[in-house]
Parts: sequence; C-alpha cells; structure tokens
Amino acid sequence: MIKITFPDGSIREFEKGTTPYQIAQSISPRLASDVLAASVNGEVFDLDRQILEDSSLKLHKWEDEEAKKTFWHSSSHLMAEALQELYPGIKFGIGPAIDNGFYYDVDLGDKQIAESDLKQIEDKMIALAKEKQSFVRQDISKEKALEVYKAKGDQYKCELIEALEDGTITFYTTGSFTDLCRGPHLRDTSVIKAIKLTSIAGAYWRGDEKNKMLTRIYGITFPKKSMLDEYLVMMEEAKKRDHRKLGKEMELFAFSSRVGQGLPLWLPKGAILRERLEMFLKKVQKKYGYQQVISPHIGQKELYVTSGHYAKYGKDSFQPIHTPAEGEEFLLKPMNCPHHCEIYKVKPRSYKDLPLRYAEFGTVYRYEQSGELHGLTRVRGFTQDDAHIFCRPDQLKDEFCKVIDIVLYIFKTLNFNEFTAQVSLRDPNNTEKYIGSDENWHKAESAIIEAAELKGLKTVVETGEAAFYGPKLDFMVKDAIGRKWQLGTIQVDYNLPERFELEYIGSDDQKHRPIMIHRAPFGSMERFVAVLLEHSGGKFPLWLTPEQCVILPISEKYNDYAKKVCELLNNSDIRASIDDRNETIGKKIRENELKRIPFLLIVGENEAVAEKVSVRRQGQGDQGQMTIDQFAQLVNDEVNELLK
RNA sequence: GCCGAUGUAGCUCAGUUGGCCAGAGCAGCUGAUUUGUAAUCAGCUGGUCGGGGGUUCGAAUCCCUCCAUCGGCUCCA
Repeated sequence: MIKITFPDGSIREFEKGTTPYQIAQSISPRLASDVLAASVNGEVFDLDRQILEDSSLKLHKWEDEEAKKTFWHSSSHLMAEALQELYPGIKFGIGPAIDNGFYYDVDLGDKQIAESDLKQIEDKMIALAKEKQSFVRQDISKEKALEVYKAKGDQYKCELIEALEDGTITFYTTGSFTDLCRGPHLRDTSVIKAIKLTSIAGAYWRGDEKNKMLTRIYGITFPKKSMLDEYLVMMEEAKKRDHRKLGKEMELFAFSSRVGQGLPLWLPKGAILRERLEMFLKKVQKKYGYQQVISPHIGQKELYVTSGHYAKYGKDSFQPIHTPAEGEEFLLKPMNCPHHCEIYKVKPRSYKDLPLRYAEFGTVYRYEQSGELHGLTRVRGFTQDDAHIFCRPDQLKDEFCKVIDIVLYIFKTLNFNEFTAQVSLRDPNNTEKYIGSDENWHKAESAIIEAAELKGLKTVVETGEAAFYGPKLDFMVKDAIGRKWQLGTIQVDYNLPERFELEYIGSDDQKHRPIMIHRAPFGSMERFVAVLLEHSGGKFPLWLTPEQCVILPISEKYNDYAKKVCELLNNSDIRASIDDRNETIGKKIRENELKRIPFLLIVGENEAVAEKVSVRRQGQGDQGQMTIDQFAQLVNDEVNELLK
C-alpha cells in the first residue's frame, strides 16, 4: 500500500501502482471524467501512469494551467497524426503547448501548406479525436529510438535524441502516430472537442536563422465547443483595442510609405498626448533631482567606436552619413548615453557633485529588420524618455531604488497593474557577446538583484536578456492579444564610464570612476503610447487625453455663446473645442461619445440665458447644468487629484 | 532578413470561371432644416483597383517584380 496526500492535507491509502485516474474514480466518477492531468510529487503525470510510492497528489481539471498544457500538448500530437495521414513522408520538429494553444514545426519536403488547407486538417483532427485513441507511453532505449527515426530519415528527431540521455527516453503513440515525447498526455483523444488551427508561419529549426526554416502550424483546442467560441469572440474584442487601429481612428499617429517604414508621424492629437506624458514625467523627475539636457540627433562615428556600439551594431545599423569634407563620418544617434557621457566630461567632477542625473527625451534611430516592425511598438525612429545617473558606488543602491520608485509611480498613475519585473542577466555560456570584466558584471548583476529585493519587487530572472554592456531590470507588459513588450528599463553600467574615462575626485583627493545607471521608465514614448492605448481602449485619463471637452451648440444660433464658453475654458487650461457643425444635437452627441471625449457641454437657449452649461459625461449621460466656473473647477480638481 | 498571407475612394468593405462607363455605407462638399442628450433630408464630388512590367482582342481579376501592411521566426543598444 502507498499513502497519497491530497491538497487539503488528508491522507488515504491505495494499492501500490494505482493510477491518478483510478484515484479520481474512487472519489467520484464525475471528477474522473473532468480530470485531465495530475501532479504527483510536483511532477505532472499521465492519468494512467502508476504511482509507485507515497506521494502528494493534485488532480488537475481544465482550470489548472497543468491541465491546459497537457491538453494542448496532446492536441499537437493529434494534429501531427492528422498531418502524417494527409501529408505522408512529412518530418516533425517539435510540437509543444504554449500559453494559448500549441504548435508543431514540420518539414513538408517539397510540398506546401496554405491557410486554406487548415480546415481540412481540422476536420481530420476531429475525426481522429472521435476515435478515442489512447496516448500510450513507452520507454525506449536511445539506440532503438535513433534507429526508428533514422529509418524514417527524420534528422530533426535524431538530433533531439542525440542530446538526450539513454534511459530517459519515452515515446508516445496515438493511433498511427508515434512521437518522441517526454509527456505527459491525456488519457485519450476523445476529450478534444473543439479545434481551431489559427495560423501558419515559418520558424527556424531550433530558433537559429542559420538553420532550415520549418513550417509552424499554430492551433488551439478546447474540451467544449462553447469555450472555443468564447475564445474567438475574446480575440475579436482584443483586436478592436489594437493600438494601430485606435491610433488611426483617433488620429493620434500615422505612417507613410513615402516617409519610410517604421517612422511614425505624430498627428496633432498624438502630439498633445505625448506632450502631456512628457510634462508628467518631467515633473516627477524634477522632484527626484533630474536635470534636463539636450543633445543632437547625430554624432561622429568615433563617439560610437568609443562606446563600443559601433563594433556591436555598426554593420546592422543605418550606415554612416558622409559629408562633403573628406573623411567625416556621422552616425544617426542610436542611443543617448555617449552624448550624456560627454556632458559629464565638460568639467572635472567632485564626489560632492554626485549623483548627477541627466534626462533627455532623446530621439534615436535604429535599423530594425523590416519584418520586425510593428505599429508603434517596434519602430526605426523613436524617442526614449532617457536619463543617465552618474553616481558613486556607495550611492548606487539608493539611486537604483529611487528609479524603481519612479517606474512604479508611473505605472500606478496610469493603472498598469499587470506587469512583470524581469531581471535580465547575461548568458554565462556566451560571455563573448558582452563587453566588460566579469567582476564588473558580477557587481552590476548583484546590485540589480539586491535593489529589486529591497523594493519588494516580485521578479523573474531571464538569462541571456541583458544588454551587451550591462544587466537590466525590465518592466514587461502584455498588449491586447497577449504579446509581451518591454516598457520601463533600468540598467547598471560599469563599462561606459571606463570607455569614456569618466572620473570624479573623491574625498581622498584621488580620481575615481563613477557608475552609470541608464533608465527609461516609459521605455519609449512610442511603445508606451501603444501599450497605453491597448490597456485603456483609447479612454485616457482626463489629465492626459488630448480633448477633454467638446461644446455642442444645439443650433447655429448658439455658436457665439459656445465660443465664449470655449474661450473661458481654454483660459482655465482646459482642452476644449466646439462642434459647430450644422447637425442635430443627437448626432453630435453620438459622434463625440464615440470619440471618447470625457465631457460634452450642451448649450442652447436655456444655458445661454442662465450663463450655464449642460454637462454630459462620457458613458454616464446627462449630469445636469452648472456654471462655467463650476465646470472648470470640476475638471481641474479631477486633473489635480489624478496627478497628486 | 526569412516563411506565409493581404493591398479596391479619406475610412469600413462589395465586386475574380478575365468582358457593358468599378459599386455601397460613412466621411467631405452644396442646399434645405435651426434642431434639447447616441445617426435630419436631398443632391454632388471623390478611385491609373499599392507601383512597374508581362500574357490577352480585352486585366481589379492570370503571371513576374518591387513597395507597404498583417501573422509568425530571427533580431531588439
């Protein structure tokens, strides 16, 4: 007999070799039919795999991440089986579960697969699922496994097996399809009721662009048809919040192929939005002791040779600008730090001067690969809310913590509740990708980790995600359809101070090297606006929105009064305009509501006589009449409250 | 950059077994109306069907190429 401990702490005894499925059945048949996977001592098991020792057990239903992952992983096998039947001779790469569904990478040889073929594959999958095929696990020796795939001529699986240790290799078979796989899997295919293959894409084998490109087919499945429908509706809704769509609709920004891809044009309303964000951050930074500086958009090539950026990115960047004079070469500024280093160097610095905090909304240009450009989130010309802090070693931790405070304050003010703080470290197996001594890297990495801990940040650590000159603390948020983007970033840098030979005179009268912190709480204005748009659905807070208030005269007879109201409000720093089109009041209300204007002021005979306005709040309808002063007060109070 | 897809008026979209002058709604303009809390009515304007080349008696529709966009991959100082 073995003892099984359940999540509630209760313990029951079962025969040795009992399966999670049998245990579920012993609790209730209903549970047994709902359960999809089980964690045994923390390891996810097939439901039919025998438990051989005293264990803790958690049964996973659909709601659990483990169940979904198992479900989707099994679905990828089901898709592979369908593909194998439809495209004989096909070779398989890997087919994992992902956050929302699964994919399988396949090599179709000289055949091709198009989006229009997906329906046929779905149908085949449904037919196979209905056959209630079991997932059968089988241990296999490395030698035997290699033999199987060599016979098939499947070099991908052979490569995977080569990397595995003998004795740990398992195959799973469903129907006619056998796959190298660690598992775990569903009991059988019959629980897969709803299937949608979502897209088809190229993906390099093992994620290396030197390798062959395989065909990746993405899909998602559910145990109920209604769940798939819900999911598809949700995705449609999310697409409505896409910043590219909203930005166009709300006339915030635009692109022109004549200007060039990845080079956004900010329209008047977008410019106001940006300006508001900049003022907001400038105000915060002033409080934290930052000084604004301004540097040019180009710099001599030598500047970037000194910084190390030229060696690292020179070939893959916008190429140098040549002048009529011989031998002059300038680069479009890809980052602001070298310029700020030169600002530091304009005069000798004392330990008493530090920390120095130089901030600049600096526009930079980077040659991103054409296929990577994406709305405002990935562009070739963008403005960083950059700053560089030059400090002494004893000030580092405190300075770093203060930057974290700024980032958290901004996120809080703008209601970004769902973000991940990511500690991005260098890849210890690939140190030649980075510059600087091991000692400095170690110091920088531990400084970040300590500061994050001190601030009680819950972090995830990603190795290999550091910048080439230093580790980072990155603040990641998701867009409307779940893609992750880096917004705020804070980086500790020992390297640039060395390369630029930055110095300060210490209290000991000796020269010392300052440490540099690079930081951009928004990341870039472009990306931040994009994410803000998707999070808010375009309904910006009152202090930020480009148009706070539109005055709607009931008829042209009241245009003059509307003008007077508008002037008074503008004088009170309220962004108001008049909709004096010759349209019915109903239509003007409708259209301005749809434009997400926070306040609509209706003025007609009653208001003109009483010197009042009728206030309508976005989404809340008629709020009654008040005087112009009362309204101005209301708006300004709310703006100040939000910015407190 | 790579794989796949898409590109028709300012916007959203219809129109392809190749064939009358390429359509609609919204927006815009003109006129009527002078409006009280989510769409007033009528008329008009607007497109070298992404650019270029080719096949054909004839191309928005078929082929090639370039550009841009979309979904991924790789990359992201």
